[in-house]
Amino acid sequence: MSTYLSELNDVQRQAVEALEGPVMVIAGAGSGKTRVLTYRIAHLMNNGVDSFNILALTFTNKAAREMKERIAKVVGHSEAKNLWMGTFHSIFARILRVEAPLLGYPSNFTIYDQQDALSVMRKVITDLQLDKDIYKPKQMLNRISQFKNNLITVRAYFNNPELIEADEAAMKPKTGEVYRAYVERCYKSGAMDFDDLLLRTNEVLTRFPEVLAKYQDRFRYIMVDEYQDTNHSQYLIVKALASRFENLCVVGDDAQSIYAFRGANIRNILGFQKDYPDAKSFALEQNYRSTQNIVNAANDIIAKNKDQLKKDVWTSNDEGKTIPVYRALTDIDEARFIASRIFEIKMRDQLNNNDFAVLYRTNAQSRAIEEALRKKNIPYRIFGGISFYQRKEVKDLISYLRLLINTNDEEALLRVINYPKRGIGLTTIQKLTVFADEQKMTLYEVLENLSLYGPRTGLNGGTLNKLHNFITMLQSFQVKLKTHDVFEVALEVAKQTGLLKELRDDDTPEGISRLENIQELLNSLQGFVEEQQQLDEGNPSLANFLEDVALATDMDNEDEDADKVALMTVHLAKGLEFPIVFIPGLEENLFPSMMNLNTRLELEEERRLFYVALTRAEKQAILSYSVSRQRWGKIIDAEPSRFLEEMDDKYLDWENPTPMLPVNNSGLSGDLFGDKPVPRFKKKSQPIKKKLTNTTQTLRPLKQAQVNPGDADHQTIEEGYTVVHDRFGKGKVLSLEGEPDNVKAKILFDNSGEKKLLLKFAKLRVLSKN
DNA sequence: GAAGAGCTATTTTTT
DNA sequence: ATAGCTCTTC
Repeated sequence: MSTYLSELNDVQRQAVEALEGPVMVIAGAGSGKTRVLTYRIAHLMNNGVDSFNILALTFTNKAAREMKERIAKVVGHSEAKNLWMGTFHSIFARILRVEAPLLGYPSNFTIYDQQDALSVMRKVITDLQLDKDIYKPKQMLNRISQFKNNLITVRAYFNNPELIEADEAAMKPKTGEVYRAYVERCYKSGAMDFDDLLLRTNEVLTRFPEVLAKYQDRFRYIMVDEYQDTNHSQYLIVKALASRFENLCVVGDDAQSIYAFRGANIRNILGFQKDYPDAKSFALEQNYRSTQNIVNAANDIIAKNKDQLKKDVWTSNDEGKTIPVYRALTDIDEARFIASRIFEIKMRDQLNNNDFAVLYRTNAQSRAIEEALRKKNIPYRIFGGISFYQRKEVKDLISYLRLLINTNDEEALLRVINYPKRGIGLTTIQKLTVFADEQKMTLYEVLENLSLYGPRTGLNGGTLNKLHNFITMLQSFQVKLKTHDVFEVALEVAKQTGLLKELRDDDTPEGISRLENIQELLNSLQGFVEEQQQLDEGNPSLANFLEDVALATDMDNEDEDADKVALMTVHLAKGLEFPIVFIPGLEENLFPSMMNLNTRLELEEERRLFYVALTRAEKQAILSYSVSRQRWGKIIDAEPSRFLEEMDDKYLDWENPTPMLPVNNSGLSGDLFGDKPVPRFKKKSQPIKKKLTNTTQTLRPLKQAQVNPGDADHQTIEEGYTVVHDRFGKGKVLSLEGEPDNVKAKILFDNSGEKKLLLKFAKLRVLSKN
């Protein structure tokens, strides 16, 4: 019957067809895991299961989006529309919008990202008059994250002598107070951090059986991707929701568990059979992605780990090339090697830039590589690092918007109350805060009733006036929000607050880029409004947009088809694949990381991380290490990574260092693991260094060029063109209509059906003209 | 209250 | 090395 089943191998098909009861799919790297998941969901629907009753939890938004698209291809997009598919965080944020009031949160609660959380924590520690060198905000945040992920509430903490003792032993006896103050502060602001989204979901489900019953009844079929990277909190949610029908299918690979540092518990997957004794279990072991050399080398690596499920990954693909291992003399040399090699392979094999990825252990490694790529004019795209929505200027504007939705959002308020500068300084804020605390009110409540409370705050008339102006302005935005769409309001905010002017006045390259980012944000708001209107998903609400923003990662803003070399950390590369993958920095203390050498468990996670990196490669993996590297502003010596020695030499091709000099191409011999300096190279390398520093550019190209409303190249779209839209994908232009300045295009998208889009805002790319 | 100078932590990974 | 933070000065 269904053609998709014929696209599966035996085990895959069995896993797809096991629709009822608990199922575990252990999916080796490149074994078609996503295919199984998508077809399984499609199969459910083809067997009469209402998409309304299916919940699919993924690790990233991107994975959810891609999977949804693929499912739509099988069952049609109108069918796929009702599927609940997304990350734990986004799905349960949506549920909490409805249920959080049961816990005393407003339904328009703000989601605090890492930055917000850190800022709250800093304030907490200052408030409690603790030494921030002992109570390091980041560390405290991590500790609290651990508590939350293990469902240890503040009260539970104080009832747990073991935890208290542990914190006392760590010389942080006030940890409980910090925890309490942090939670209270968030609560008062009507805000949840990432961990809260899971913790509060658990709380609602436990405390309100009728709510649990509602969602149990709704989500009759539950699927969890990347199960090896779920934490305890997520585990409990899944368990609770699935306990009625037990139609739970988890998919994952214990060998690719790489998020222990943020609470992922590999025992969730290792113990699935214990939780569900009659679970069916399938192991996908055939790798369709990589060459034999890569698969075998990766198997060598992972075999060194003790904690794992038995699995025998194999491939019938070509043997492939051996894996080059390049020994660089410096990190700059390594970067230059990567750039040159990309250039060579690209020419030789006629590949595109986006066939290449460079996967590194730490973000800091990207710098040298970027520089080398720029020098060779190879376009690249950096993933991760600071995401678009975390940039200062973007976050400033967003904070204004957040404040309109949730006036108690203190982080947002404090961020914008004096930005752009309007003469409301620290002293003023302190006086206000003190008064608000005394009155058990939020800052905003005091500001709202300034004429009443003003005289009692001890602030002078001039300052009160400034505050009054500020609050009046905010209120005018709120009024406007009732009658205008969020794009118009945001534009008004940007103008009225002086934020736009502030950025316009700054004509440094950084300032220009900031202005561009604001424009980009406004564009995406406009796009959001358009899209929501077209999708008929009720009134486009600012709250929805802000939620997307809070949970968005850098991966989500990707222009998929851009022909650029991908640069990212290994963590971010999970689930992706590339024909050619570079893994630089294979040195002790870097990969494996210095921080993870203490226990076997930590080292095993590093090893899995390397396993993940290696198995991203389809045709070729290219490894490198350097004998010296700039770190902490100093040059330090480095030893090759132990992981290099864990692979059988027969899979590897140790390359001697060849200086990438334009003139001198003489190969230099050096011991593979020796670290003798090569004097000849050092001399020659001098002029290069000079050149490199001269070409240093501070600006990294940010996303696509921003789209200005009214941009000329939008006019070039005509009837019959095949175009690509950021979200809707590929489609054909059926007709054009409207004023020259407001042309709307009727487009039939392959996966999303027919849409009418305003050309000036829909970022369309012409794919072909017929 | 704002601007500039100096200091210091940061480099492990992130929904 | 660098950005962000804190302190000092006007």
